[in-house]
Amino acid sequence: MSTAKARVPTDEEFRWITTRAVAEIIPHEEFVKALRSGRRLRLKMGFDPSAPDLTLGHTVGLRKLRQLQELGHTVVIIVGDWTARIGDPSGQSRTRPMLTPEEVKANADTYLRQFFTIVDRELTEVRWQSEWFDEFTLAEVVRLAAKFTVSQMLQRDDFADRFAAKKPIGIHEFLYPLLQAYDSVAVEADVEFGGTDQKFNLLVGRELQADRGQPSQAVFLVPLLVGTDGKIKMSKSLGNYIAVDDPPHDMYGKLMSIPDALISAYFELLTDVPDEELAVIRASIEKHTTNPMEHKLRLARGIVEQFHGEEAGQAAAAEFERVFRKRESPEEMVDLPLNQLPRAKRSPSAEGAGVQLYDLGAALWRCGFAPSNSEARRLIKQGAVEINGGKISSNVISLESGMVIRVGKHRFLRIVDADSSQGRQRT
RNA sequence: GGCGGGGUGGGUGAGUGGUUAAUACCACCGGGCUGUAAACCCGGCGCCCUGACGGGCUACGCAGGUUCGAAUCCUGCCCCCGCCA
Repeated sequence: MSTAKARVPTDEEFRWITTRAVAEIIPHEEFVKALRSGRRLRLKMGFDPSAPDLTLGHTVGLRKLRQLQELGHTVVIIVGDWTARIGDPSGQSRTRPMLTPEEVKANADTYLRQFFTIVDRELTEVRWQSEWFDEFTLAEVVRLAAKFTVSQMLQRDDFADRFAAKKPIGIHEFLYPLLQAYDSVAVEADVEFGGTDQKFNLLVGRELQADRGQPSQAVFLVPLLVGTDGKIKMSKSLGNYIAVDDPPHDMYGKLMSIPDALISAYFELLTDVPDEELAVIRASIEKHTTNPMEHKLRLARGIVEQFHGEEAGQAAAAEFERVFRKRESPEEMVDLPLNQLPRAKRSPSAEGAGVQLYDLGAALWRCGFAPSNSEARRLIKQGAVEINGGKISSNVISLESGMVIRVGKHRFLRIVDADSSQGRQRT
């Protein structure tokens, strides 16, 4: 790897790489020098296989990796199968259930599949922590732990906060940054990538490498993407995320629902819209010269195209227009075969003979539109359900093929004939 | 090892024998208004049965007990936090 060459970026590329969607590069000078040297760099990033799904938040860093790969640098992705057992001590994460090796493997596969939709597989090494940690002896763990002090660990915001708040901190949690740091030693990383919340962990890697006689990696921090709620970091567990795997219309819809304040950040972090244009967008939002929605339409379409192709982007845009701006029914919806619907227990005597009544609440529950029967009935009671455009108030109702049922603002079902459908279920 | 404090619904946190499926706030879900934005207004927010009225079941760390009745009292256990050693 010492002889392999990478292309030295042009000034324009250089500026793009080191300023666009970058929070901090430590130390900046060393990174610059390394890029200019033409040496092929080893770009490290780790992930935790307990949470396999990638969100758009993760792609900020991945896009950066991709840019560097285009110059010929190598990405080293670490499957954190050991750190996953500890659980990243960030946030309020509780002790996680230990995953079986099979689960870890499956999660890693899922993750990598999504990872390689952005990162070039040809220029990537996939490494597992177990390659080196399975061999670790207690002596080595002790030696590793002895390099750091409790007060060093308490510099980390999360630990400091919990300590101050008298919340428990497990001793093993201190091991998390240490193991992650050791990964850098094991793969001889030149640069490690992460969100700004990873700063502490990545810096520990520098120290440990130095201790082991290696050149310290540069630390490349990208900004955290704020989630669709407009408040905090996008994360799966907070439910404010857009997944890389979201189908086009979901992705589009979620992007349309972000608060205005996030628009320019999303353009910056998730698209290649040039900086000059970005400035124009930002200004027009601040000065209210354009309806921010116009920018969102472009953003949503652009991002959907990135992940699903131009055609899907166009289709999602058209679908959005149709369903939400014109309030029509979507092209595609979940089909519900009539003969599989739960029938109402008994027909109220008022209804004439021959009319079959169905239990709509139970139907919504069974096809996943509500987490429980009670919840489904609640939705109906609250007027969240309409059939062919008219609100309904009772969950005992007669249904026939062709009816379109809308639940809430954007979930649709269509009743179909018994034989004309396979009964597609919602996920 | 000693002393003290504490474990309540997704989160924070009230509640110290019945009026408590459990105050309040946040989060969340619907509705209204909109640009599927924000803000704001209204409603909801354990599960099951019921078209509805209503009914049933389960729940306040775990397990027992006292009582007509317990999140609230007693016993044992588990866990967390702090101070001292």
